[in-house]
Amino acid sequence: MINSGVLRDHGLRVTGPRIAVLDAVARLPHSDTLGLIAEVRGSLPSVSVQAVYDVLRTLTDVGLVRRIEPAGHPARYERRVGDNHHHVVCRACGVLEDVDCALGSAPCLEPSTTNGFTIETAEVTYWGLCPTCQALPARPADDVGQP
Amino acid sequence: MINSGVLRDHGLRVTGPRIAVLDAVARLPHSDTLGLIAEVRGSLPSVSVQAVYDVLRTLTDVGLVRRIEPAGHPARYERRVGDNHHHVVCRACGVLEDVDCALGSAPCLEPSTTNGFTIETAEVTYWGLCPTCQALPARPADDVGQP
DNA sequence: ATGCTTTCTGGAATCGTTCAAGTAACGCTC
DNA sequence: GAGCGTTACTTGAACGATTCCAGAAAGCAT
Repeated sequence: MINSGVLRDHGLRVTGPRIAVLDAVARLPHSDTLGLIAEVRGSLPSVSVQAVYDVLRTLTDVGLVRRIEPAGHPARYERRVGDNHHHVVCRACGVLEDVDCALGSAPCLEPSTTNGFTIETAEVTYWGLCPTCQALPARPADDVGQP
Repeated sequence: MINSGVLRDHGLRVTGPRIAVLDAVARLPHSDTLGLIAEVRGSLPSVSVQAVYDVLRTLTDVGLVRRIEPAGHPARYERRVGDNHHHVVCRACGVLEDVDCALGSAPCLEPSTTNGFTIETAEVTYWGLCPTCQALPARPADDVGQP
């Protein structure tokens, strides 16, 4: 398994669920926990829901995956970590895609006032309409997420 | 009531709960729904939880208040709308403050690739430590929100 | 192999929020 | 300024995503 070493390098025990989840996140970027559970069960049919939640938390904690939590949507995960990229979320259907940073390297933004805060990360989320939803007639009632 | 006109101007009926909630959001910026319920009940002891949720949704929909949903935290509200400002969130205690836009006016950021998306808003959230939590000894177990 | 520790399973519980049905009240018209 | 239709509120239950808990299973250092 190509991921065993990665897990060990981060001080984690190598277990079936961890390898499978890490693999699933790599294969299905930006999918939510339920989607990942389905994917993981393709190779490991007996994993419990809680195992996947737990593994995702652990992997996020050690920095092996990145958690994305767009307002009004369940958390999504991706393997692209360490670089400085952001996300676009479709206001209508919730689809999410990567957007490379508009301005140099991480952290790409310096706030004009920090109010005494120590800034560690700047998270940028763009909201708009994906190509598919632009083509669709407006259906206000079906809007989802951030207004 | 100073807010009656504002409500009517946005095509909303003027009701006690609406005036009280709008007032509470102005008085207590960045507080969550539960905090606002408590505040509203100061002047209107009998409002129901759901009334406040409903009013907040309505006010957000018409653009009278802005909803902020930092990852891992309940939604917060503020009356500052229309201008282009962002937020800093304390990773340790969850405190949230305004940050004026680092770069010009709204939308302050143009992503380098839009992947065919129509971008409507750019939302920037800074994560770090507030002055108080910087002074405190590190307590990893109590960390909250985005890692 | 042995044993200690971490992680998994299964089930229940939690939080913030929304839904549903009935009652109340806003505000337009007469 | 009373009546009426529509919209908002109340009460109570339900929901989805996630976490907590206790016990069983499995990793890995010895």
